[in-house]
Amino acid sequence: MMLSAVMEDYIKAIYHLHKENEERVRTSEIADELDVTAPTVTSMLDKLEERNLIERKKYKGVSLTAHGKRVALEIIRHHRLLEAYLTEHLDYSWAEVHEEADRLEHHISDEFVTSIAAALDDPETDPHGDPIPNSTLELPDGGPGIALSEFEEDTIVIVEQVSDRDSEVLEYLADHEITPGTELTVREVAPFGMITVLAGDNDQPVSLPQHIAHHVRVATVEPAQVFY
Amino acid sequence: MMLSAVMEDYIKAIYHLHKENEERVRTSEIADELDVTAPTVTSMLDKLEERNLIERKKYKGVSLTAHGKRVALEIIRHHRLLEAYLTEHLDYSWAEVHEEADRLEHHISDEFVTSIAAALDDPETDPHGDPIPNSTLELPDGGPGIALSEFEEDTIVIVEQVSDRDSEVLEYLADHEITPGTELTVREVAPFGMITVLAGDNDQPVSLPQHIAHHVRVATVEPAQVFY
DNA sequence: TTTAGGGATTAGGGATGTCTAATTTAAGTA
DNA sequence: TACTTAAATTAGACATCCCTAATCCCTAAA
Repeated sequence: MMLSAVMEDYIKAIYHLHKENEERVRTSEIADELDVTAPTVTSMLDKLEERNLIERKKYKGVSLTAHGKRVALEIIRHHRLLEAYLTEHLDYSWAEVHEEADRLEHHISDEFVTSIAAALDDPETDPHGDPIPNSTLELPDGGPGIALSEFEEDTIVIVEQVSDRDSEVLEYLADHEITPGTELTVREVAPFGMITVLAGDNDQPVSLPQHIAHHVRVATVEPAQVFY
Repeated sequence: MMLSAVMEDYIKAIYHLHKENEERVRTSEIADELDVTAPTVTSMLDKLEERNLIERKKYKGVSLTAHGKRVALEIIRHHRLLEAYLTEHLDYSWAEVHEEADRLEHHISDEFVTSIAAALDDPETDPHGDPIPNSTLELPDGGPGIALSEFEEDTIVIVEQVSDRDSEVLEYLADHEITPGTELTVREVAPFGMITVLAGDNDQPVSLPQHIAHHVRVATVEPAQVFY
């Protein structure tokens, strides 16, 4: 049963929103995510339900079925392998792979996926630090890291992962050398959630609006944080 | 002005048919090529004409405008670079690249094209021996080679190019080691155009139906052919 | 318990790309 | 010249995916 590229985008969006929410995903969230109107989403949900990709409670939102999850993970696997491949073999920068992967993920064959996975030596994460679901499509373990926006001043953390959902976020972070593996010191938490961190080789201060800090997933540096 | 993948397929089909025909390309030829019905083609031709991609004489067929040719060559460049890249860097066999390239050619960015061209060292031909239109999009010189189906018995020729329009042809030739650069001896020209050639390391006889031999473009081996 | 507000759905329509059936045109034949 | 026929076009319809406007449903507040 072939899915259209558009349907795949809906499945992927529902999967990502599901992980942020835990609960059922609402029509309006999907509409925002995909930049379409609510009635458009409703009619697509009808089709996804017919195909057993989602379960629905009228007026209450949707969740993916086991089948829907399998499809979502396959798409995400495509996306992240493409990002890794473009970065490592075709000189793409960390920030610009997303858009290309977003288009190509719907059009590559299983053979293509297998080939680039082999060329990459079957990697477990993509260049953003996101786990790549493996070919047997196990469910990945619960989202790694904690949002940077949740930390107090003077905490030292290491970036584990950056959400690639928004190219504005990627551009901004790449420009300031905030990538997976980078060590950050939280310098200041200002009103409205603006966070200033020290990053990069020169410990340059970088200010992150809350909506960006929310997408930087980090791990604490265990003992160190106690002493600063 | 973005073109849909479907429009691009029409432009590509018209370009290829144009080269076979010299004259105007007829509706029914396009319909056969793309496996759609004639009315479907007619209505698409209306749209291509609106966009200045083709010129039309009602009931008499179409030809590409300069703009249409530019678009066609861009698509063909994508296609052939993809074939070359998949073959050289992702272990695709010579025969199986076509289908993948046919899908991806519509979805890759200029940056992707530039990257794979660089990775290939700006090649001039693809793995089938077809010229790759360069980035400045000059018109390629008139089709190279002569169809194998036009040769007499006991001629020695070298394969220059194989049409990649039909995967049956590709499979058949790949299986018998007939690829660009292969030297062939025409052994027998039988009734109904069936041609037997000697090919490969062991000079194994291979029989080619006329519709396949038609797609093998060859050059003569100048002096040698006189003496056999 | 009733009601106001907001999110979800239904109703109806547009663009794209496809189809079958009917009609028109070009061009060769008698 | 008139006729026949094959190819091309027009007519009308369907599926997909999108929209705006109108209506419906849930829930929280009075």
